Amino acid sequence: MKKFLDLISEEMKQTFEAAGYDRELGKVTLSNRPDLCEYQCNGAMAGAKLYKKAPIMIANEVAERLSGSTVFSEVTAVAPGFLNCKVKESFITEYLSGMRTEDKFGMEMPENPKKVIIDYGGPNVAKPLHVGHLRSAIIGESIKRIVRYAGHDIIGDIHLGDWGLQMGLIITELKERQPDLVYFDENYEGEYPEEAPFTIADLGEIYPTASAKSKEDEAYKERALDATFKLQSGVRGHRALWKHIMDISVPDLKKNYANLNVDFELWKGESDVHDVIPGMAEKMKADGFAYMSEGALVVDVKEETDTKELPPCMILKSDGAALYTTTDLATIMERMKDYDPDLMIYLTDKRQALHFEQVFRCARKTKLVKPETEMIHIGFGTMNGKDGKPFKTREGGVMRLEVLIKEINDEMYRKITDNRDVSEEEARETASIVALSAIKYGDLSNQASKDYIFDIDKFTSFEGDTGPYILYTIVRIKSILNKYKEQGGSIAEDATFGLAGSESEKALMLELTKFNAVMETACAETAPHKVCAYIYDLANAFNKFYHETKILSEEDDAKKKGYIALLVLARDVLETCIDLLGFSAPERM
RNA sequence: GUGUUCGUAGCUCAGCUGGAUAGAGCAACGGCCUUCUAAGCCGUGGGUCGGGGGUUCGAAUCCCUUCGAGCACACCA
Repeated sequence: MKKFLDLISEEMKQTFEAAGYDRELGKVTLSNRPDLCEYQCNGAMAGAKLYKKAPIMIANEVAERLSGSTVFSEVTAVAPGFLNCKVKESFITEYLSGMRTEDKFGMEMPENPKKVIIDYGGPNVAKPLHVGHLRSAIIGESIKRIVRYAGHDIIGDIHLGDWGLQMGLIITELKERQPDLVYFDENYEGEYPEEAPFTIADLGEIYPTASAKSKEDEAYKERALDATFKLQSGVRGHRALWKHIMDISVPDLKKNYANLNVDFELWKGESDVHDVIPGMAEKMKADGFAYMSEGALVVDVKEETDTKELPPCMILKSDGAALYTTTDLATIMERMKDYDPDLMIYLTDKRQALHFEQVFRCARKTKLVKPETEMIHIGFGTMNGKDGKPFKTREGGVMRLEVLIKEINDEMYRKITDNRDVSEEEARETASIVALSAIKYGDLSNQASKDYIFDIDKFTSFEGDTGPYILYTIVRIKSILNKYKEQGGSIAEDATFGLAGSESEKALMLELTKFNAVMETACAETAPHKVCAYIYDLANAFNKFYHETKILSEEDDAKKKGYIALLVLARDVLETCIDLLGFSAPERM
């Protein structure tokens, strides 16, 4: 199905053409004066100069020709040359009926679906997830779902940080604490124990300690760098410890991401490309791209047209160790080999923008990718506290994700048990569903690239433009539909769209017709916040309609069936959208 | 210093491929629950869209300039 706006634009364009004007002038947009009209066309003003004619004259001509239109019920020309339009009720009804019967509400699928890899999440193993990991997970998951819904073939890769200095730090700290462990005995040749000499809780504490020490103690940092190098160069004991860290961390990460309703098709990490790095570096050298500079192997990525200074892209450090850039490049190489994607999306903190620019340029220059392979970096903003500075707990530490989620869950639980009489079990379950919607919607409704104020009070208040408001709307609809069934109605058989009988009903219908256009834009611009804005408008339109309309007590049977059809479509659209945002609605709340 | 992102209501943000009177939410104030869930609905107040130029019939939106803020700039990730 074509987009609603395209259909009515087509009608307008044909009229412009028939009147002897350029058909492109007939582009119709949403009205920005809803008090005057539903849609508007500004083509007459744009065409005034071209045809040396007063815009109002052109507008009048077009309006007159549209008097018998099957699409518009009313088109009026208004000074200086606006064309104000209202759409025929029958045209809307027809469109909604199509949405209800067709797959994905009639959204058109791309002729050439793209193969896409999205790289998000990016947690470091052995470090507990904290609020900073939320954005990448939430935004990435949503983009993945939106792109997939729009008909592309997309897979998500968590891209674990499992190979860098943080591993060296952990190993070093372990050595400080337990120097006698067999892993540190260079002469040891036997099998290492199956059981790790630490727990997940130990790891959560070891890393911050080690990280702090390395910042103050140069010698300590040297040892950590050395440990990193030893790990990467394959020292047995170090590798064995690394495996323990992975075996303990990964299941814990899986559990945490599952709680967020986030899942990855691929659980690859930096370590997965370790073996291909030497070959890649050699090839870059052999092809004449990479050269030694100050002891390090680098590739120049500066271009003639650059106005800024762009440092060369470092492939290997002067001690021969790989770094972030190296593993990213090697990962690109492997992805090309394994998947040959049309597009690779990276989702990280926006402070890494320069890094990705270097990596992308280097990948192109060294022909790791095909000329037509697209690579984009989506940089999201920092989560700040109310004071506008990076978010910290009251005590000044980083807030662990689990703690945050628990706080919001508890507040939701309190609210639910205050409001209604429900079982403990149901209240807990509902609380976690609603809490997740609050967290995710709170994040996704902001533009990804902007810093955003992470305000716990705001998340737990959930009035107005929030996830719980959206869920509440869905629950209301479900509740009515359930009552309808209880009263003996059959939704599948009865739901039949009628003509809009009120302003608020028509407004709701028109809001529903926007669905495929919104999804298309959200996909093209990788912008989940547009989905949020849409469902907020849709929920508003529904709530207004709901308030003014008695649905179940409606006497006119045809009208009532029309309401049911509208409710079903509204519910389905809303639930589809929140699924694309990565959360779901309960049955009651 | 170079680059980059941004500056819209008291606060948090939409709107930015130019269109009519710049929109929401929160906070403040005032209405609406014997009737399908009040986590809701309706209303009031609140803005020279950082400042100044320019392009245009028309600018929050495009261009220039200026002020202010954040962030990044090869051996961390």
